[in-house]
This record gives sequence, C-alpha cells and structure tokens, in this order.
Amino acid sequence: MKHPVEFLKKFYRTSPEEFYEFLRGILVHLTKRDNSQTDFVLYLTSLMPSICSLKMYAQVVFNLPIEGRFDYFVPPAWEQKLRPGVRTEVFFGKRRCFGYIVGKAEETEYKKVNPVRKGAPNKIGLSNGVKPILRILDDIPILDKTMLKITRRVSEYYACSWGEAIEAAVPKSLRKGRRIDYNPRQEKFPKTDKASEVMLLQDIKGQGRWEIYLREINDNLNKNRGIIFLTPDKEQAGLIQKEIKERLNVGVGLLHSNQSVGEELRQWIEMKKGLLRIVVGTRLAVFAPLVNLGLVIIEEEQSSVYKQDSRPHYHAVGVAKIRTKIEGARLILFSRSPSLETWYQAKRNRIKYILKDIRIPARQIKIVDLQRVGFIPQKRKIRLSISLEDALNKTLNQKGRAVLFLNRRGFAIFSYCQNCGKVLRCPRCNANLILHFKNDTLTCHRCNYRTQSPTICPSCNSGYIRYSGLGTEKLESELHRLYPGVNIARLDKEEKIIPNDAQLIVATESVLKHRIANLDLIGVLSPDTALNRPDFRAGEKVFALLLQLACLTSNCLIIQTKFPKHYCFRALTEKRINLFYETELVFRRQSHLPPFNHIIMVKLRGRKEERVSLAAGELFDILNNCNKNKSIKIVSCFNQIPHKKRDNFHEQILITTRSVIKAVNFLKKILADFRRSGIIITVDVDPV
DNA sequence: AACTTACTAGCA
DNA sequence: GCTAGTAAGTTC
Repeated sequence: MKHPVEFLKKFYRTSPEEFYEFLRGILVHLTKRDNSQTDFVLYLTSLMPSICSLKMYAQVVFNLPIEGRFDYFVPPAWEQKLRPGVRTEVFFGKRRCFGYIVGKAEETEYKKVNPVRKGAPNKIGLSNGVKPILRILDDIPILDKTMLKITRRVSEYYACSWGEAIEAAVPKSLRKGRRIDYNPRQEKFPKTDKASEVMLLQDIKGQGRWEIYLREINDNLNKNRGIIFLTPDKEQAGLIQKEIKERLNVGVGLLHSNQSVGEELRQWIEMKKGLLRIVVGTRLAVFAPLVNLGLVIIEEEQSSVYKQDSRPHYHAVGVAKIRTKIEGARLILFSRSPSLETWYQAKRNRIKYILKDIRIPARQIKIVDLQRVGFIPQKRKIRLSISLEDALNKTLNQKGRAVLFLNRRGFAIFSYCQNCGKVLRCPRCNANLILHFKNDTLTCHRCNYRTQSPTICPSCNSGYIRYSGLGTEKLESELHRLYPGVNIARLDKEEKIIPNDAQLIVATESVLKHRIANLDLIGVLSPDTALNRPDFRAGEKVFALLLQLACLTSNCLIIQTKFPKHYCFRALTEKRINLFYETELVFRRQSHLPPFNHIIMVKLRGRKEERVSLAAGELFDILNNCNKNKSIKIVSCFNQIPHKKRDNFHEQILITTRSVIKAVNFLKKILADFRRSGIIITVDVDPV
C-alpha cells in the first residue's frame, strides 16, 4: 500500500503548496459542517507537514486555564499574514478552537515524545505532533504589540494564562471568532518622549479635582494622546462622559458591561482607528484599545469594584499601573479616602501626592457609646439611642432632613421556629435567609436564592416562624409607626428613588451614589458588625464609609457604637484623617499585611466538604515544603468555619509576599502538577 | 476547559 | 464479564 499522500497526489498533480491548500480546503469544509469527521480531518492534518516543507510556526495561546504557547504550522503563503495579535482557528486536542497568535518561530521545541501515551492516545496514532493552522481570522492584529505586552504582564501578575488576559482585552463580539472588516487609518502619532508618572489626588469633597482633570485631559488631547477615565459604576461613567463632552466639546466613548456588543465593537473600532480619543467606563475600560495612550484617571481608587472576582481576577488599578508604565502614560488616582496601599506610597514619595482639601465637611461628629447610653424601651428594637433620638427629633421639628444609615437590606435577618428552634437557612449556602416584606420572600444575599416565606415551620410543621434582626425594611416600617406624619423614605438596592419631600430617609450604602442635598443629620445605627468582620480591611472599609457619610452633610453625623474608643471613630471626631491611616499602618506592619506585603489567596472549592479541606491541607504542605524563597510566606490555611456558597465548600490558603511575580511564578509551577478531582482551584492576587 | 483513557465498585 | 461512575493525564 502506497503512502496516503502519494495516493492523494494522483488526484492533484501540482505544486506542494497548492496541494497543501487543497487539503486545507477539504478539512475546513468538513469541520464547518459538523464534528463527525474529526478523526478523518485530524488524519489529513497529520499528513500536511510532509507535503511541503514548512519552516514557520505560529505560537498560539487560548482562553483556557492552561499555561504555555502552542506551536502550529503555517503554510508558506500565509507567512505575510502571520502577525502577533491576530486570531486563528486551529485544532487543539480533538476540538476546533479559536486562539490568539502571540509570536512566530522558525523552529519548534515541541516533539511528540512518547508514542505510547498514558493519557489520550489517538486511535489512528498519527495526529499527535504539530498541527497546521486552519485559518487566520484577521488582516489587522486585534492586539497591537503594546497590548500583547500588557496582557502578558497581567497574566504574570494576576496568575492567569496569557490567553485569558488577552480575552479580557478583546470586545465580546470578537471572542467567538466572528470576523471584522475595517480600515485602519494609518495616522502617524508623534513619537514624543512620554514619562510615566503615578499620582494620588486626595480631596475630600472632590470639587477641586475637575480643575486638575481638565488641565491634564486638555494637555493630552493637544498632544494627541488617548485618555481613559475609570469610574466605580456605570451610572457615574455616564455622568462623567456627559460632563467631559459638554466641557470640552469632544467625542467621548462609554464602556461598561451593560452596553450592547454592537456599541462596544463600534467604539472599539473608532479607538483602534485613533478617532475616539477619550473613553469613560468601568474597570473593563482599562483595556480600551486607545492609540498612543497618555493618561489614565481612576475615580475612587480605593473602591473594591475595580477588582474582578471572576477569571481573570485582575484589579483595574493594578492593570492601569502596568499599562501606564509600559505606555509611558500618566496615572491619576483620585480618592476621598485612599486605600492604605496608595496612601502609603504617596506618603513615602513613591508616587506623587497632590493633597487638596481634607477638612471634613460635617460640622459636628458625635459618637454615642451604646454601652453607656441606653435605648428607650419601645425603640430598642430599632436600635435608636436616647442621644440619637433627641437629635432626630430636633431635626424633624425644625423641618430638617435626616438619614438613618443601616447597611442591611430586607426586613428581618434571622428567622427561626419558636417551637423547634429551627433556623431558616439557604440550602445552597447555609447563610441566614433574609426576609423581604414587599414580595414576602426569604432571600439569600450570598447567592440570590429565593423562596416564599413559610407561615408554619417546614421542620416541625407546628410552631410559628419568628423573624428577628433589623433590616432597612423593618426600620422603615417601625419608623412609620413611631413617627406618624413624617415623610419617610427608603433608599437601597431595591428603592432607588426618594421623593423630594422625604424628611427621614432610611438608607444603605447606596446613599453614597446619590447626591442628596441639605442633609441636617446622619445617624449611623451601628457599624459594629462591619467593623468586627474577620477581614483585615474591615477598619479601612468602615472608615472610608463613615468619612464619605461625613461628607454628605455640613451639619451633624452621629455614630452609635459599642467600641467608642476605636481609632476609626477617634480620627473622625478629632477630624484627623491621617490619625486613622497612621494607626492602621502600625497594625499592618506588625502583621505583615498590605501595604508592607502583597496577599495572594489560593482558593479551593468543591462539592464535598472533607475533600476540599483535605486538598487544602495537602496543597498547604506542598507549598510550604517546596518554597525556598524567604520573601514568600505560606501563612495559613484557615478552615475555621467551612464557607459554603452555591452548594460548594470553600477553603483558602493565605500567602504573603514582597514580590508577586516571583510568588505567582512559584504558584503556577506547583499548581500545574496539583490536581484533585472535584476541586477547582483559583488564585486571587491582591484580593480586596 | 474539554476531551481522552484507565481504573474500580457494583452487579449477575 | 459487564457497565456506570470517577480519577487522572493531555492538549502544539
């Protein structure tokens, strides 16, 4: 029997290149229809390299959690089209995949080493080895050289594969291999010297920032440099887009996850062409393909929404730092209450520090010691102390406006049976279910599980369910009862509009998103649970929240707490913001936490509780045994209360390090060989 | 991640 | 001996 290639050549007597093209045509055609011919196609594929001498390889990465680049043959006719940053279609294993070409080479390291593989030997036994690329999808690279470099650095820092980082920088409509066609206007951008600089702009009211923004934006526009403006949420993004448009009379793009894919693509093309020079958006806009980037502005840099909690787990501020450094652009981090990391860098002159006004607007800040000041009996339920009530009455009598702050949505937060003591919990997360009065449902705030609230106990079928604990809904209804005739409104995730004549507003932290004018009193019922959460950033978060509340009124802020001596409150009453930062810094230094070290969380999750904790323990030991680097510390494996979320049990290993790059490199090596069935491992660098 | 094969416990 | 379910290795 002749070699199949010789056999096939009988039907196609022409040049090797054309024959190659003929074969490629067949297999692209076949795979387009369905996958039933896969084995045959793979067989044809394996023949192709022997047909014509192929001396060029494309290095391809995929949006999969696999490290490494994969080499593919490139037909000679396509060598011109082969540019880093273009998308390609190839066989990866037995399936067709879209991938990104990140480089080319004249040789490949890849050898088909062991023909008798343990894993998945091919039935025909010919298809392992280098395969050809099937198609090149783009004429112009989707990612330019700079963006490739940025995504690569992002993957090295945030512990994801290069392909995953690239996919974050590609518009949704181009992710599934859809083709696009546009003319890249080859405008030449002046190659002027750009110096990268990071600065913290701190201003408590935020009014002084626009002057600096506008000057910087104008300066960069004049030099024809691109500008990215990040905001915590899409509402803010919309407002700021409008603001810049009106003030400067220029086109401003808007990017956020709610935008349609078509609109996203349209703007992406405009940016690639160099026509759209400013874009405002949420964290994903940090990857906007602006040509000749000159400036990135990030509002409220301390906000945790800049961290993506699905893969890849990047932090927009971190990506912006990587990007501006590579592109030689300026980075302005604005905050009313900076993160400790940023504040510390500014304090030590590692970044530039522009301090505007940090005088707290609230005239009076009062701490009510709940250990000493009592409740009026009928108001104990809603945790209204005598002191706060006095202030509230005074405000209401003077026709003033007050906010009562309670950071917990819903009616009751704890439901149990009076007869058998059964507590109603989420079946998927084990978390307490929160009663929402409006539609009479029990809701899990962790996974959004909903169920009708039962009247009799589902466990013993007899006793009546009691609901206790205070949420905004209950607070509102109790206040209606206690203050008849007062206009009371509620402001949270569910109730977003408050009437103009509302005198008393019950609010969660969504109050910070609204500009409510003329507030005479803000009462914080209790920040104690938030302050005592087992999270080292609890203090920082509470302080930022209270400081922002103190900016909503020029009059009076009252905070009720059982821990009146906490430095968080002292810094506020003494109106010394830095007192908080300095005290917090001492704790952070003692416990080797940020900003003195970076934190990396290795998270494990799985259906079976014992297996997850077993795997976590094993991984913890392996990491400890293999770690030779003194700057990397495998601190702990906390399995206090196994955390259950959406039917999965969670465990995490805490690592602290000076050098994230080194630690991630080490982790990637270990994790490549550490697999346990039924367990998913993710790495979260700089978690918030 | 998605796909493969190897292995293992349960059944007659 | 058979199968269903699961563990573990591989992808250029």
